[in-house]
Amino acid sequence: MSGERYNPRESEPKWQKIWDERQSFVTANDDPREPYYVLEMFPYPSGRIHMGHVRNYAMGDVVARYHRAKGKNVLHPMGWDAFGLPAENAAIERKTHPGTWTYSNIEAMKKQLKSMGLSIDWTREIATCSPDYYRHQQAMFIDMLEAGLVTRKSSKVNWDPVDMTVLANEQVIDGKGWRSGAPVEQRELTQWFFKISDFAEDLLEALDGLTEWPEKVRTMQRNWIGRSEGLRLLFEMVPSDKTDTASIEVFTTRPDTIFGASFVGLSPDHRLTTELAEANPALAAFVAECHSHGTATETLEKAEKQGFDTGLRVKHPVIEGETLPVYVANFILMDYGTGAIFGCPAHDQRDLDLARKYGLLVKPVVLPQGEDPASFAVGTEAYTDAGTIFNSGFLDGLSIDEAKRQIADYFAARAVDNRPQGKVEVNYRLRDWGISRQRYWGCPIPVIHCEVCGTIPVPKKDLPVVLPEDVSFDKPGNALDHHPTWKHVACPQCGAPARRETDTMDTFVDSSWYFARFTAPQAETPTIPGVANRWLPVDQYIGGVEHAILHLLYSRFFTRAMKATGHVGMDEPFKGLFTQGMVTHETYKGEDGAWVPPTDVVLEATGDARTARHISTGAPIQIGSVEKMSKSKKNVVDPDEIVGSYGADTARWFMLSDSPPERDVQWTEAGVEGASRFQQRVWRLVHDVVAQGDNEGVSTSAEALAVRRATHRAADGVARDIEGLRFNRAVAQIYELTNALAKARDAGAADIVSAMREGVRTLIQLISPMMPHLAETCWQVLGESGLVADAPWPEVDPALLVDDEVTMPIQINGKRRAEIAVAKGMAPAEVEGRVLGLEPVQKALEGRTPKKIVVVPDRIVNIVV
RNA sequence: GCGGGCGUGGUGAAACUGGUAGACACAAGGGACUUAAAAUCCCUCGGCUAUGCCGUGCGGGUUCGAUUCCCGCCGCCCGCACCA
Repeated sequence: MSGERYNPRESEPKWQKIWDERQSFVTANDDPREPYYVLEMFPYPSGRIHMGHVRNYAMGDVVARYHRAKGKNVLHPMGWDAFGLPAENAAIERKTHPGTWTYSNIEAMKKQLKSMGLSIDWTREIATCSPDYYRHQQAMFIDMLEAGLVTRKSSKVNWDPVDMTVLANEQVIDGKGWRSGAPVEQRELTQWFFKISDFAEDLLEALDGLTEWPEKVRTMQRNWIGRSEGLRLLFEMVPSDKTDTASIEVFTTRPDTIFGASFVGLSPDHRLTTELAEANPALAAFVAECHSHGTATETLEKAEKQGFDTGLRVKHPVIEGETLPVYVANFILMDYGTGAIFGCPAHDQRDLDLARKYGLLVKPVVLPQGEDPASFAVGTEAYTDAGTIFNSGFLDGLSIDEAKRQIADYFAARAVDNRPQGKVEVNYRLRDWGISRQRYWGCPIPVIHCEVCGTIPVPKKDLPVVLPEDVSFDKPGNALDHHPTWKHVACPQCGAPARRETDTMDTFVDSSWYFARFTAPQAETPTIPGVANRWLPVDQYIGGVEHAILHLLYSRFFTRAMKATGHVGMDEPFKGLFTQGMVTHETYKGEDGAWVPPTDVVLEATGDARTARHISTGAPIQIGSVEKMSKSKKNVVDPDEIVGSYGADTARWFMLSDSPPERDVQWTEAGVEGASRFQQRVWRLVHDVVAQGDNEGVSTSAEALAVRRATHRAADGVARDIEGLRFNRAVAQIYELTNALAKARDAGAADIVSAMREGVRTLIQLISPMMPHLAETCWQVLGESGLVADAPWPEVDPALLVDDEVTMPIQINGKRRAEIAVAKGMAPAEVEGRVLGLEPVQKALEGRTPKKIVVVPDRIVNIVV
């Protein structure tokens, strides 16, 4: 028997079938055990899984299987993020319906995922493109609309000219569409928005409570929300025949520098700018110039500060009799603050650049410590650090913070335009989430536009608003809008002919609540609040860091919106978040400079030198850098091929070994071979131990005790490491136990049989979350009843975790010179006495008298001479 | 520019609250078994001018003791980037 080899190709489908038949991983909502919800980010059904999926789902499965073994009622579902543009592109290319393409991809990927042996409750599977799913999304949209969480407004939007759709700010990266990579244009469109900015403060503050999230993600969200505290301040206009505008409102975070103000700046998109430009062709040309640069170029940073003097002047708010020029400047954003600023060149680099260019006043009002107020001057670099206010009348001598407080009070008490001149205000960078997309393959926005009644929600009894099946993608743009009849509908209020909204929702809406739908995937309502509240928040969510802002911030908002509309009872969707690293691979290039896939490369190593040549031509191949697996660099490894040749367990094991899960892992052929070898070692070890028979008696020999200690230490350590998601260390501990057991087996002491039995049984249990198929097979070989998937996690005997003797290193002046074995917990004085008598210590001391002896019980002795 | 993270053998990495640096694995080298190979097993594996000395990016500091804490550099990665 042990001469044979373990055959995963035969074993793995067998166990998958058995788990299926026994419904081993189907979760009941009314199970009384403690609930535990583990979720990996659901995939887009592109058609094939990749190694990143294998790593992600292997990690989640370890967590799920471990908590099952710990007696929890584990929810571990899977679904499909199934709406989105690729399906429409495929429809155009293949002349198929997006749904046909999507569902066949789902079938293919589901088969692949099943071949991984994941402990998923497939009865809860959902696809966001199914009317069974999106009807509830439409119902919630209406609830949120009625609760005032949704708004429709006209605004400048990011328009992707390739995808012919609108993008949210979060989806524009370096001025380009996140999917198409095309330079984004600005267009004015009427859009539906979720009012995420209403939650800005809460979303920001609640980040502090997400202690099981990576600090990095929390920081990114903090920056994205971008809170800044400042003052809204009115500048009174010096009357002019150019405009009737009586004042300009600016936003500033540095009101303490008001005495250093030398101009007021307007955004090219400011209402006053637009008004003035109508009568001023030169200004209109300047604005047009700003726009031409504004969006297309990524070199905004380098763009020179440019201004246009409007000729208008405003009164200096604190210096009697002085006035300031009003400039339009290219660097002032319309959609932050009020679209207008006051410039204090001495203490703001952008203002300084403008001031130097147009010869405006540069007056320092913050004095750095140690500088002389008479001689301190600002050259080409603005001073933005701490200091004492000077040159500032009644603010002189104050700190920046104190000056901010006093000037805010000062302006609050004065009036301009019958309003307080100044008002403390908090601003956020976060803007409302525009969700309208001019696409067919998305969730229809359930509203009807009636010329009489206006824009009204579709009555809930008429939901879902289903996408029409008979669509054509012959024309670019929105196929839903092009459909001959779909949008024509009677107004549900007055019955007059009306028009359906033809925009669909951003697919990030779909993924903002799927985790809640999993808790009751067949419910007639979006959620069953009692059930959802029992499962949520997700205990452990695992996915890629690329979703740190978009998906995770939207989901946090949506959960709050669902709470406000009574669908769930909590604010936060994900209690624990883990972001795993990417899967990388070496790259290879042929002599012609073309990328060569790893399957065509033969690697050779002699000593430190590694060379490569082509598998069929034998031509030399250049070994390139290690990169994220990508089709363009041809350095992808197909999970199907790995599972087909080595088995799922090997792939899973390798994905979990070696590299810490949050870091990138490099896929190597050698690493896979190693994982596969280990699989065979375990299989042999189990058979060998079984061949030794079993005796019930517990031996107290030192050898048996050593085996039992190794076993219990591993069981304890692996549990801790899995709980801390340190899979690479859990793997190392399993190796250690395996080595210890193999050694004991080879030593062949007769009275350790039962200890060995316990050892391998425990080993199999420790392995089972990572290599579940091998574990089931070995479990059977061991003659255990039932499935290891149903077996409880091994009990750890705390008495076996502690040694009664410890080896303490002895240092002399911090350098290790000797060691001593003493009883655990020995008093420092006694240790000291023993140590000084040791021969190597005496020798190292060379007759010197110790100045001081530090004894840290059970750890170390340090003798200072 | 701002924010965050990371620098440890040939490689991926361990090292708990400051306490024996390199666990575990990969690669490499040597050996056993074999007609031979594969598989398997055993040994070596940070460096050096080796009874000892040096060594966790570099330079300082705190400490009996620093990969770990503090200060200053250097390098790499990620995120944000005219946000007033």
